[in-house]
Amino acid sequence: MTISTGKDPSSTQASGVTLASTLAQRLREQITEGRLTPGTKLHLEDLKETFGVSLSPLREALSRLSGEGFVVLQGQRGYSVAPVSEANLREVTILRMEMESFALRQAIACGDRQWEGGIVAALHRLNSLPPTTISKSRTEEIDEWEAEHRQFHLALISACQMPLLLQFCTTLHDLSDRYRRLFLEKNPTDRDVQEEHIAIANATVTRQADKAADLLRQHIERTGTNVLKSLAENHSK
Amino acid sequence: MTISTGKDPSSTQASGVTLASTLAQRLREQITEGRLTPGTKLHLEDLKETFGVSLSPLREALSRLSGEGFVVLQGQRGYSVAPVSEANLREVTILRMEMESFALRQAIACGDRQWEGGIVAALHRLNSLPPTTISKSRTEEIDEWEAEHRQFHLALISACQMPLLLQFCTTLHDLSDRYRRLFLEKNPTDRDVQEEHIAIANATVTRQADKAADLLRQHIERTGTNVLKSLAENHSK
DNA sequence: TAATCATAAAAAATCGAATATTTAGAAATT
DNA sequence: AATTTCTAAATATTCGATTTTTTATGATTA
Repeated sequence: MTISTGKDPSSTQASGVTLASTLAQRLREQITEGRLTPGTKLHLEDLKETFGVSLSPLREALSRLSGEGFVVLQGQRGYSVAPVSEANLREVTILRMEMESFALRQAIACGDRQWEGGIVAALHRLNSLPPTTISKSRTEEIDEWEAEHRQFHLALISACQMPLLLQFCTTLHDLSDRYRRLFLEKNPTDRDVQEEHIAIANATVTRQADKAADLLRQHIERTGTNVLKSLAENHSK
Repeated sequence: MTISTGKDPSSTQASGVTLASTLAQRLREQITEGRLTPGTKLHLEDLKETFGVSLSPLREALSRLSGEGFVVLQGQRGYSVAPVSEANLREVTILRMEMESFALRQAIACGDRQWEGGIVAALHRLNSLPPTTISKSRTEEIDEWEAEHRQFHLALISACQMPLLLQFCTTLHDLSDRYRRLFLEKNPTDRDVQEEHIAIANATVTRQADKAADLLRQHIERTGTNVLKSLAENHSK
């Protein structure tokens, strides 16, 4: 017999959140963080145990990640972590340059004062992160920076009023992050990224569309080139 | 007891094809063809019966379509056919203009002779479709034209060497098709689309990147505007 | 009468088991 | 020895049933 009609608030999931959606998020993180090696086969039986869930939500989660490009589904041969390649990194970088700069132009055309505020706030949070906190682990530190960084880039284009475009850009950004974290772990700040972010934000809130779009393109391209170098080295080692 | 170790070749699915993938295709067709009304709630129990399958493959199929934008998933409230709106059509049109023309430029830069041949062949197949066949139903006729049309547009950009971009463009094209079929059923050839296709193909195979990209943009924009008109009328009726 | 709460019905999400497919290895054949 | 064929183990896919959540309905109270 089961009594509990009274729900346990602490274990109750927030509205709209399902096991599958939580799983998708967790798996996406594991992949972008590089904890799941590119190309690895994802054995459902293992994942089932690891995450303590059944097949249904697991498949649903993987199914979504497949659409986002983080995992690859092959016919009757299961799922595997999306492989990495120079060509793919090149494509992701170029597409980010094109689409994010386009989104930025749209945002500059449509954005209101609240949007401007969001950019300034996100920039502040990003650049005021404690340089090196002793209490936190290296991974936690990176995670925090990554989260703020993502937020900043999203804030820039959030006013473009194009949901599909935002979704595309977000996915591309996540894919890009993965490469950066996989191949640029040692030197995350080899150039003055802070200054670049400031310049982009300035040009944006002052509505200098051409300048802002150009700075953003360069920003994305530089990161791409850097990662590409590391990837090539890594590959030829 | 079950004897059949010997598999029935006629009922055996081709390699890599699963029930889920077949279902996704069927559902996508039903949605783009307008047989499933936009915004309709998709009751899993009903779909289960309609397609004669169980929940697992059904969910997996819907999950994929959700990533492609054909269905919408809301938390614990199930799936529904993606709604249509003026704003969404506008976005799809603009994104197609941007991304397809960009892809075309890349293809023109990378494409070889085989690619050129593919374009010419696709154009021929598209324009040599029997104008009005008596043996076929109206729907079959449209389906055939749509298929060739899709093939032609894909052939144009197929040499861009960017899988992700191709995927985006394909999805956007499908979404666009849906609007056209939903709101432009009466007059599918109100302008000289044939000529437009010929002009685009010519500029492309002669490697006139600027001209080709521009013609393609106009082509997409015209369609968008036409559908938008019908949609607005339909909405205010 | 309107609003709130409890209850029942419907539907979605998840689970555990059954089925079908692929893969790897051994035996048989060329 | 190499190739093919068969067999068994592993794995992906699918199913039917269970659990959880939402939605609709009616009763209760202010």
